[in-house]
Amino acid sequence: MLAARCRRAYLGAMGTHHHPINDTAALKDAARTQLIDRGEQWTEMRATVFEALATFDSPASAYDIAEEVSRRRGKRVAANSVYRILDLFVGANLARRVESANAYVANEHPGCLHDCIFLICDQCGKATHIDDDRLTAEVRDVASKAGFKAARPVIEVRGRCGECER
Amino acid sequence: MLAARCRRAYLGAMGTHHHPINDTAALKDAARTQLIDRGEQWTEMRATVFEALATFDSPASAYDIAEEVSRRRGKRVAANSVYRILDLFVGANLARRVESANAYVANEHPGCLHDCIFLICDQCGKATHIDDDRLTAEVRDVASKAGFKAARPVIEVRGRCGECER
DNA sequence: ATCGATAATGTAATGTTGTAACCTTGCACA
DNA sequence: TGTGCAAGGTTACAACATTACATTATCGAT
Ligand SMILES: [Zn+2]
Ligand SMILES: [Zn+2]
Ligand SMILES: [Zn+2]
Ligand SMILES: [Zn+2]
Repeated sequence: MLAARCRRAYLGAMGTHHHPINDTAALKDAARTQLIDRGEQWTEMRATVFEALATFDSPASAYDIAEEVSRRRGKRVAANSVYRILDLFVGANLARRVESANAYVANEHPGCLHDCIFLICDQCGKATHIDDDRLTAEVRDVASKAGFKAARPVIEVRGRCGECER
Repeated sequence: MLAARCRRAYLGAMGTHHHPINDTAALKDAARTQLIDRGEQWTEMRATVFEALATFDSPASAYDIAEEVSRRRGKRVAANSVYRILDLFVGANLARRVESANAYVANEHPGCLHDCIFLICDQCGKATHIDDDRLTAEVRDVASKAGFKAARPVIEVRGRCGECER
């Protein structure tokens, strides 16, 4: 069920796989298509929020994004408008929320659905996005065995990235 | 290294195990001992915060706890004082922070150290605490293979508990 | 093209969560 | 008795998030 829409081959026995990193323009276009396919509008505002989100190289807070969107539009955009759009994006799988950072990242491969694993560096703030369907399935399985109907696994690892560890 | 202080037998092949639920008094006593062993003081204030925390049946926010502590002490206790003590408790493994809920739970078995898995019900708010050392080790392993120095895995599953699912 | 319905965004206020700076108290120990 | 330190109090503020309601944009039907 999970990752049903992802047609790329798995690498190795672990269910781990990797996606090419689209440039921002291509990513934005994919996001636009994805949203329109869901019957939602792709407005200037939404495009700007997506661009702003995609240009951050670390998870960005709604307020960070509001500030960047304000800059790009040349007028004040309130946080609550950004929250609305981020909620929409998360629902449409265009963005992910990083719970342990109260922040958001653009989904690099909006067309496919995963339970994500984020590695967040406490030093530089950057988040590495990992997909490991076998592992996340096991997390769901553990929950299920406890009589729990898993809806959304939150798997994040706080620590130090390779760059900062050197 | 992990769970080195836990001497209870594992159940099954998965590394999953379970701990008896201490009553509040016994739990509080264990917490007191644990803190004192670390060279920290067990003050009235800390005892009250711990009791308050332990009596909530769902993860409680620092403000919830501050309110309860205020009630118990008959005078206003500021959230900020509660945060200090919660930080101390988390550091000493007497309490855990539930990241996806911005809330805290008492650690039911303060004497042993785990990466915890929480199942949090979106309906009733209750959190079930699971230990599965094999699974959490795999999460650490995935992080490590990505060149990441894992410090603190956050593994939480949002969904519906058995009670609410019926 | 115009209209009316609905979706999207703006505006303002407020609620919730978390931190910082500085002060007071009480105790240990010289 | 002084002096140092840890705990907690007080105040202020920063950061994150939601609510209610007003206004504007979009789109299909006429
Ligand atoms: Zn994929
Ligand atoms: Zn780093
Ligand atoms: Zn244990
Ligand atoms: Zn429930």
